[in-house]
Order: sequence, then structure tokens, then C-alpha cells
Amino acid sequence: MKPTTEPHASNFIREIVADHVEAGTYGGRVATRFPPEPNGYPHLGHGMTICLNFGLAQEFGGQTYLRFDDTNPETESEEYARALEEAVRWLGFEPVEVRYASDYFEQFYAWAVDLVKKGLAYVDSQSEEAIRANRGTVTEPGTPSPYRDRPVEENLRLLDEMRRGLHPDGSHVLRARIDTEHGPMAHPNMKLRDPLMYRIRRDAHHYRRGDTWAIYPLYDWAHGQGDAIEGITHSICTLEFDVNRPLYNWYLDAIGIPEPRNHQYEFARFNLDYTVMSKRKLLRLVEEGHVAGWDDPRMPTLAAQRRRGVRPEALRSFFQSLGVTKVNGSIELQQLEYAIRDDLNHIAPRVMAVSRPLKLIVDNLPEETAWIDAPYWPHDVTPPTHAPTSRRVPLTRELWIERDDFSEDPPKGWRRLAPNTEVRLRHSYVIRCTGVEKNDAGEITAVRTEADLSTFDPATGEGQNPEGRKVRGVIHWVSAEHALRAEFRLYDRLFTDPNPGAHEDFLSVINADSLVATEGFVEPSVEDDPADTRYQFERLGYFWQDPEDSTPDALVFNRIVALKDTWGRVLKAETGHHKLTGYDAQLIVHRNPVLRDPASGLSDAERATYDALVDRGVGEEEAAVLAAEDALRDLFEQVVSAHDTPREASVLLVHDLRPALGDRALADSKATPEALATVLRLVEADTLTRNAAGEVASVLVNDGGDAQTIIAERGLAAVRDDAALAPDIDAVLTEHPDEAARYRAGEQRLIGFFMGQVMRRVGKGADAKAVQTLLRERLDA
RNA sequence: UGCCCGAUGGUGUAAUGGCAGCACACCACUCUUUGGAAGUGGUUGUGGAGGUUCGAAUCCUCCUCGGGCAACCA
Repeated sequence: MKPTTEPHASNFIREIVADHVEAGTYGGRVATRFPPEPNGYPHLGHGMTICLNFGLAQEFGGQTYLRFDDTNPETESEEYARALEEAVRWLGFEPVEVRYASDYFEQFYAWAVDLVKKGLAYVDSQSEEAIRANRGTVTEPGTPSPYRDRPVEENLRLLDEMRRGLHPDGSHVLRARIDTEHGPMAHPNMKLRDPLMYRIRRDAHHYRRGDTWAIYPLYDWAHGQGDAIEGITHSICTLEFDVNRPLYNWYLDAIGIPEPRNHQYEFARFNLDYTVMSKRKLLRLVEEGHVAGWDDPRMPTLAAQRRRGVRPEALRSFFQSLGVTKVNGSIELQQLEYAIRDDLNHIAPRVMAVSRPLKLIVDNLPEETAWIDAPYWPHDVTPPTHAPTSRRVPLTRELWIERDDFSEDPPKGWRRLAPNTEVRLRHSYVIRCTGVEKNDAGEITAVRTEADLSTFDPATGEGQNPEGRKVRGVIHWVSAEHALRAEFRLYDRLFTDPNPGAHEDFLSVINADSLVATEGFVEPSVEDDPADTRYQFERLGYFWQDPEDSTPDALVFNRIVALKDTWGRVLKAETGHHKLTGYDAQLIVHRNPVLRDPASGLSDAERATYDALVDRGVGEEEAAVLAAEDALRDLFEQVVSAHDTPREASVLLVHDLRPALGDRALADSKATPEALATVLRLVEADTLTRNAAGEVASVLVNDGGDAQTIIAERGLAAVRDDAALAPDIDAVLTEHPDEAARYRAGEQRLIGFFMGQVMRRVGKGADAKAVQTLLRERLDA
């Protein structure tokens, strides 16, 4: 495996893959796929999926296919497919091969014929409406189609005719014929009510297959099979497909794909605040002209982020920071912005630009231009190798400064220029404001200043503070004579509400100021740089030239991301303007504790059983479980008849045996009543600790056998005498002197830490009470 | 309302019965020729109620809340 720079943060899917690799489930092989439908431009969500799939395979020495899920000719196109492919490469990944679901159509069809022959699929000739109506609802079962038992020969003939385009759209479909214990068309999972496999699209033109096919497979009848054909091991998709998983497996069973085969795992897609991510909504933004196109830098598409100037490194680190879970949530914009800044900070040379110019005149400077050798990098950034470390910046009497950097009536905390105050010109003199010039309208047209010539030496680039005073403010500037004219495009969030999708019309919360274009100036040095140089314009943010619109004669700079703005925060707080990011206080619902009857959910008959159990000494919670679960209660009675301690038996069965079962039925348990009774006897006799009893129960469930043997084999017999425990306790105390000191200093809760350490050393046989007594004795001594 | 999935500070995510940690955000301070970066410190959390256990974010029960599923979309 080739080492990567970014560490692999773990997540639940990675754990599964790692377990499979270690267990050799697929012979150590890992194969993933990125399976987009080419019906839209890829966005950040796709980026996450790309990084997950490719990253996982990369880490475990596996491979990843790019597979276009092009089963719907009506919405898909070559343009989208190319954009998707480009996005993968831009993010830094190379598919082992590019595949198309449409290349598998012949194989899918052969499998479909096979299913028909097996009686597992049929041609349904109901209308679309009838099919929908007969599917039932989430709460009511559906009705089997009158064509469900159509003879195999007829199905075969019709399917062939459908394929050859002999039937109009909508006249027939091919459906899977799924029988379960719930009866036909009655499974609580709607996906399992005879799902459609093929629909007729006679006149649709597929962008790759042309007109060769008159029928097209649906998602479920394509995806798992595509995975199987490619030998995918881990098929990762988003959460909403979890209900499709049983069908995914049903189809694989039906066509006879043996284990070890592809399996589906789901994770939560992420939402980003102040953004929409659905293809439909993005399409509307583009088509209705709310943005300039799919790659408008305000869009969450990868093309847009790229054009904006975001680097793939930043996105990869952002996705990494997000993690992979099954929790539906929303990411704050700052998390993305942090990743972008963090990436740019160490690769972007610092230069000066003025986005909203104001003329400033330094009256006591000489006429001739002074050229200052100004460092590209701040003291705390190590420049990339081979990067130039400085450039020449012209200093003249007339400069442009930022309009926001001067105030006639500065607010509290102002560290910029104001009448009679001093400020440092970045890389140059300390200047003092001596006056302002205004036009007839009273607007400031120029600021007049004088430089303290002792504070800077243009020849050496050395500067020092004036005698006895510390100048805190620093402002950036460009020479009015030498600066290059430029347009600056300042981007902000596209919406004013963190969750635009929650509004009936998401366009109602569109941010009118999401793009502000200004005319300003940039220092002349940029003229000599490669056009794709990413800069930090000091005190403004990270910028680069727009790759579409910028030309040497008409420079256009995109603001990739603003700098973190502590001053802006202070100002807004003081002026009472609430930050856009502020959330409404969450509604706190205080619920009164209610006294609950554990038996409240039981039927009358179960209630009687429950009462009887409680009378025999069984705890209420346990009694409720036993009353509701007949099989478990039968076992309970058998255990009790072997050893008559109902309370203890109920605890063992409900809290130890049942969880050990997991998803399996009780019938799969290998634990005999007699063995369980023995466990109870041993606990009663203090030969077995309660902790170890759970362990024994778990082994009994999985492997059967008798309690005594298991205890002997695993060394689970109770250990409680001081002599046996002392060595381990002493060892733990010696290994953790710091914790011991903290405990003695009053951090009593650390007893839990020590307990854990000792228990881990001795094993489940250790008697917790004895350990604790001994531990306290030692620690208090 | 049937089935499925989920719930840890404001946000994202760790802790796999044993010290509730990390990052973003926020606040304060240090440093600073970027109100950047960096550094130090701090505020804030296991949805609720019971149960099991020496010990529960973790296991069990019920409740609450959120999401998904009834396209000839994927």
C-alpha cells in the first residue's frame, strides 16, 4: 500500500472493510465503486462519496470502478457523464476502469429470462395506475396482479416482444414475483411487493446504446448485478437505500450469485448549511438564471468549487473531518471554510490588493518611486519548496487604501486610520493622518498623511516602531501609479436561511448579496505570476483569477474564502446586527417524569402471565419481557425447573442470553436449560461472578457445551482472595502513578479507571467487590 | 398509522461495559508589521423515565423526537 499524507480516520464502514480484510472474507480483496447517474453535475455530496469509495480501496490496496448508472435514457447525457468523470480525477483519483450499467443490458436481460423461467418474474399488463393502486400503502397490504400467474411461455413471449419494441410504452412491465411469509404483495417493506424490473421506453434514445433497446431496467434490477459483475465487495450508498437492501440481496439470490459476494452498506449523506444539494433544486438555480451556470462559484457543485479556487486537497480534508455515520445532520459552513483556509494558508503567497479604493497621499514622501523588497510569506509559514520568498513593491506618494480602513469617527477598538492617529503601511512607514479632502457632497475623496521617516528604511526593508510608541494598526495599500486595475468578485452564501430546503419555495430565501463585484487595484507583481496562482490578499482573503473571465488586460479575481474576521464579529455584536449563522434558541421541552407500568403494553393474557411471574419474584421489567416472548418464557420455565431461582434466571435470560442472540431466533441458541441452570448454581455458590456468568451464557448460546468446561477453558472461575488479586492490583498502581496521585488528591471517581484496569488484567473472573475493597485499601494507605 | 434507520456540547465526530475526548464555532488572554496564522486557558454534552451491573453514552424495556419507504426516478 502506498503511504498517503492524509491519515485515515476510522468509521464504521472502514471497520467493516478492515474486518473483512483481516478475516480474509474476500481473500483480502477490496473492490468499491462510484456509481453516479449521469443526470446532473456532481456536487459536494458526490465528492464525499468519491473520497469514501476511492479512499477505502486505496487504503486496503483494492480498486474502484467508476460506473455510470445509466438506466434511464430520459434524463441522462454524455455531458453529465464527462463532468462526473472529470470530478473524480480532479479530486485526485483514478478509476481502475470506467464502466457503464448500459454495457450490462444483455446480461441483465439474460438473467431476467432466467427469473421468468424459475417463476420468479412475470409480465404485468395492468395500467400504471392499477399497479400503483394495487401496491397498497405503507399500512395496508396490496392486491396481487391478475397477471401474476401468467404461464411462463407467455411471459417469455411477451418479454421478448417488449424488448423488440412491439409494445407501446406503459402496456407491459416485467415484475419480480416475490413470495414471503407475509403472502403475495403484503410485505411490510413496500420494495418487496413485486417490484418492477423493466419498463418499456420504445422511443427513448439512450445516449450510449442508441435505439437498440426498447426496455430499460430499473435501479434495483441493475445495481446489485452491476456490482456482482464487477466483483465489488463493498457497495456503499446513502441511507435512503436501506429499504432497498433486502431487494438487493433477493435479486442476487434469484440469479444465483454465491457468497462471498457484494453487500450493500449505507451511510448518511450530509447537508451543508445555507446550501441546497438536490439535483432538482440545483437545476432550477441554473435554468432560471439565479446563478451563472453549473460552475458559478456560489454553487455547491465540484465544478463551481474548482472554478472558485478551492483545491481538491481542501475538499478531501473537509470530507475527512466529517466522518461517516448513519446520523442525518447538517454541517456548518465554517467547517468547510476552515478546511479551505487551512489548505491555502501554507501555499498562498501574500500580496496586497485594494478592493474598495480610497486615495491616500503621503505628503512628505519623495517624488521618485521607492521599490521595496517585501516578503511573500509571514514569519510562521514555511514557503513551499522553490517558491520565491519576496517580490518588489513600488511605493509612491499617492496610494490606494481600503475605504474601510479609514474612519473620521472611529468606533471603540478601532485599529485603523483616523484623523490624527497613526497606522503602519504594511511593509512600509508608519503614517499619521493630517487631514481629509472632500467633494461638494461631503464625501471623502482623499486622505492626507505624513510618514514618520524614522520608522522604515526603504533600502533595507527594515522597519521599527517610533520612539516610545507602539503602533498597533497595519493597513494594506497599493501604489496608485503602478497598481493594476482589477475586478474582485466577493462571494457569500447563496441563501439567507441555514436550511433553504425547509421552505416551501427555497428561492424565497435566496441571498441577494451572494455576489458583490467591486473595482479595485492589485499590486503589479502579480503580472509575472502564473495565471492560476492562489494568493492571500492581505487582510482581505484568499483569491485567484477566475479561470473563465480573467484576462491579462482585464483581471478578475474570485474570492475563494474570506479571512477569519474577528473585527467584523466585534462590529456586528456592537451594532446589534445578528450574525446570519445565529440559530434560534432550540425549543426545550421539559417532560415530567412519568411513572411507567412495564406491563402497560401487554395483552390481558400476557398480563396474567406477567402477574404470575412477578408473584414468583421476577423483576417487573424482566417479567414484562418474558410475558411477551413465549419461546424465552418456555426456556425460562425449563431453567427454573432445573434450579428454582426465578429472579436470577430471568435476569440471566433477559440481560445476558438474549443480547448474545443478536438477530438470531432463540431456536438457534445452543444453550441447554441444564447448562444455564448450572451457571445459576455456580453464581449462587460464589464460584462464578455475575460478570463471568454473562460471558458463559454468551458462549453457551454460540457454541453450546457445559458451563463447567467453559469456565475451566476460559479461566472464568471467581478470583477474590487477596493473595491472588494483589499482584495485579500492585502492578496497575505502579503503572499508573499519575492517576494514583490524582486519586489521592481527591479525584475519587478515578476508582472506576483503576477498577477497569484491574478487571481487564485479571479477567471476568475477578470479584469486583473484592477488587474494589483491596484497591481502596492500597490507595488510601 | 405499518416497517426500517437514527439520537453524545451550538455543529461534526470519538470512546466497542471502566478517566466523556477531538475538531469547528464561541469567549478570554499571549504573540503579531495581516483584527490572519500560531499558542494558552475557558464555557457548553450522553433526548426522557425505569431496569440489569461493583461500574452504563455503551446492555434490556418503554417513551419522546428526527429521517426514510407507498416513481414505469436513482
